[in-house]
Amino acid sequence: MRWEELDREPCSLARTLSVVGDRWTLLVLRECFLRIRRFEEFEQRLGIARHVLADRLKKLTEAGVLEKTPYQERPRREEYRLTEKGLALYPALLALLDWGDKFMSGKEGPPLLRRHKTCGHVVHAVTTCSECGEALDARAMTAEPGPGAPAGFVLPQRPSNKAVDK
Amino acid sequence: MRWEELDREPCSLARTLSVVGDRWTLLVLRECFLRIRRFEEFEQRLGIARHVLADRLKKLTEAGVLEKTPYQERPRREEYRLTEKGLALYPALLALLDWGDKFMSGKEGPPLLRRHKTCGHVVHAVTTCSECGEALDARAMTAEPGPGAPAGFVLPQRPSNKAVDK
DNA sequence: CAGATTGGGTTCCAAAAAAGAACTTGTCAA
DNA sequence: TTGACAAGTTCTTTTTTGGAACCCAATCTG
Repeated sequence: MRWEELDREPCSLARTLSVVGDRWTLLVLRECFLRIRRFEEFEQRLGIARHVLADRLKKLTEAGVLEKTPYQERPRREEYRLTEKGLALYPALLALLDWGDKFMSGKEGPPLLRRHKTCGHVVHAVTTCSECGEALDARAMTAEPGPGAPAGFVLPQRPSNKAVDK
Repeated sequence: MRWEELDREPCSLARTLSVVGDRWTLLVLRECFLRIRRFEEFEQRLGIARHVLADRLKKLTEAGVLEKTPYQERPRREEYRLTEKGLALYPALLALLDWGDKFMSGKEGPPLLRRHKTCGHVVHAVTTCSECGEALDARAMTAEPGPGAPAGFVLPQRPSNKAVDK
């Protein structure tokens, strides 16, 4: 499978990755959530090659995740801001961040903490069920074809092997 | 910045991406959550080049996200299974998936639905605050240096520009 | 018992993407 | 008239992928 075909896959993860799934895009978005908005700032903070940055900003803008708005005319200068669609990526970034805090921080602990303005506490994310409100975990979930599934779509069956299934 | 330096960045997102942030790894993990466990199955379902797959499985195993266990001797055959550390990535995958369901599904709707065994409903994830339980959104959060922050670490200040801030 | 098959890889070459540095463009200020 | 600034673009070199072929040990198959 080639990268440009990813957005046509019948899978919402693949489609999301067709927008944010390359080496740099999520780091660019991290900067956006820290309110970085200008080309030079992204470049300096990330140490990304300028043409790669230009390409990513263009693709994110075309995807409707960022929007380019002028902050001055003469000479015209533009900045990149998150749209609602971009802001909606926050839970995904937060989930990746929390995993890093938990599994990739050394004994020093996480480099950054996040405070919830609403309640005033330092917090992390808890992924809960939209229907019953309980915390979700992988073992309590099953997948099934949805309305957008292609005809004849079959989910893999749980393998009937005799593996060491302690 | 080169890719191998990513795991030393003082940022949990960068560190997480040093494990799952390349073109293929999250798709491999999607298969793992669908209980795909064998080399040939990954290859056939993903259409990934074999040596890239071998490399990704090795790296995920070294990172402690997957573990390689024999499912038969003579001839010895092994399969890859998610560890607890790997299962802990579920909220992140789910958040990316939900974003795709919401923004990347056409009018047909999402290709896959997820059912919560505990409550029996088709559900999506709601990211909530670990302290107050309210749903989290980007605008209600602020970042601050944590215990693992490098000395002299400064967060970017909100830019004091005169941008069109409707 | 020779030959094909299966699972899980490795090797090789060509194509695509990223790194790094230099060059461009429009505008203003000294 | 020269320099600086912001935001790119162009060029060359290195890394990563994609695609196909090959390897190998241990069964099946005839």
